[in-house]
Amino acid sequence: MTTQYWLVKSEPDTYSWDQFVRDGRTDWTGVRNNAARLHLKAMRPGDEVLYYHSNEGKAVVGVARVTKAAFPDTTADETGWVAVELTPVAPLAKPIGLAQIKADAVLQKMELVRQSRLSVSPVRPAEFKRVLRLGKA
DNA sequence: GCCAACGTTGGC
DNA sequence: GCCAACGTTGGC
Repeated sequence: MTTQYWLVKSEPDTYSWDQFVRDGRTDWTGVRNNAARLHLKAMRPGDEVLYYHSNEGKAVVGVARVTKAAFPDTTADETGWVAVELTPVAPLAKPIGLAQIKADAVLQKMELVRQSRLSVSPVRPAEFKRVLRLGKA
């Protein structure tokens, strides 16, 4: 299967990219939205994930990889919610801010912009490549 | 099954 | 702090 691309959001006050790097890997738990759950379930090991800081930061700050497909989220009160395992790959040399995304002809179509409240969203290959290119030093 | 009320997220 | 967008809940 070809690599799919995603974006996950986290408030840096809650779980920052730096903490993620220190941990070396993390279980992406706590998703309690059905659309986001469907995206988690569609993730496959090897898929690449943009890591976005919401609220404070409002920028894509790094790239991660899916290292374990969806499994039950044990932090949930009800059954049926899932988590995936993510592992950090590399930070962006230059974080890509939301304002820059909205000003870019390619990136302004991202689900991140279209559905701003969704915490896990798909990313098109062209969008992923453009973020990487703009994020290079 | 509709819709008003309410809660949450997240940008500004 | 405000508000728009969206999801969920519950009365009818």
